[in-house]
Amino acid sequence: MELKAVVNEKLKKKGYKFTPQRKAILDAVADHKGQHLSSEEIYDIVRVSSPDIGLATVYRTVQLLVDVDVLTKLNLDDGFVRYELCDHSEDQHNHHHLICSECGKIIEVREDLLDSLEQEIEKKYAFLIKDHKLKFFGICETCQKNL
Amino acid sequence: MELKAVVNEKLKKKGYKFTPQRKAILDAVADHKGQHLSSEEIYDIVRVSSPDIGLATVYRTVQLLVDVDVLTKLNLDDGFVRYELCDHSEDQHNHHHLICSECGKIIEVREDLLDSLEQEIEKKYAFLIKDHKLKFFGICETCQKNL
DNA sequence: TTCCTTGCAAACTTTTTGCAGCCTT
DNA sequence: AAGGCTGCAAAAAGTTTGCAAGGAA
Repeated sequence: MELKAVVNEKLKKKGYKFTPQRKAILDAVADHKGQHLSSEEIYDIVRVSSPDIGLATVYRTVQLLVDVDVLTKLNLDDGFVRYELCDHSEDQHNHHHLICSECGKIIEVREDLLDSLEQEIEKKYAFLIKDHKLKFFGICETCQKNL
Repeated sequence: MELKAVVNEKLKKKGYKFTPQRKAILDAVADHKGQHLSSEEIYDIVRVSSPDIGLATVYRTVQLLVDVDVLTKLNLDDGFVRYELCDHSEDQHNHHHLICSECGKIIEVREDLLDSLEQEIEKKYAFLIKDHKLKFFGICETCQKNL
């Protein structure tokens, strides 16, 4: 499996171990792509196959996986910090989210499309951009029809 | 004062009162533009002139002011929800933030510059965009020089 | 052995809620 | 009088931490 090898290497490089608990947590996130899980939700998923895991371990592990650049945080203002796999495709930046204010659905936008804007900002503000987070709020196709 | 009149009207329209506490909280935010205050910070500011105010009132009021579209939330992943005045200029959308990962400084970007991207997304995803939040992470001018 | 890791429980922090009293209309 | 609003205290909710035991190198 590609992902596990990559994560293992990233952990090893910083002196961390790829323990069964950490594997299980990574699996939970990878198996639910596009679902933006909270720590509690990850906990519930992982507990099915690893009943002895502790909630604190989940909290510690997601933080660790953010530190080694495997997960990113996503804040939907619902009281939980949520996590998803980082994009590690050709373009280094993460994707965007469309958030429907009617039904709460979240749509992933894979395109980046911010390059020209970033260049403009880098020039004007002399700010070296490393990453960005972009959320759009609005109404999804389904909800538009039902209004 | 322009701002207070606008807020008063927005509150009245929804049946809320513009009480002295709410005025004081609005003042605190308006007097610290560009500072992205947390509820605790607003509380500390307001307490100077209104020592009897309660922290719960601050929490309730900022939420109320978000509801009537006077404040917006800003999440910097530092454990607090922060607030700032909404933009109510000609373009309806809020500004962007540049966040320096070295010194933590936050720079406001007043330009929107997302129109063409929004149009592209609206067409491609049939998603009706109402607002957005965009944060850039990177290194500010000063910190670039000191590296 | 060494030191990272874990589960548990307790602690912590931010935010919310219940309630009695107050204020404004 | 009616109903929103407030301060206080307690509670809630998410997250972090201390610690002793466990486990891989």
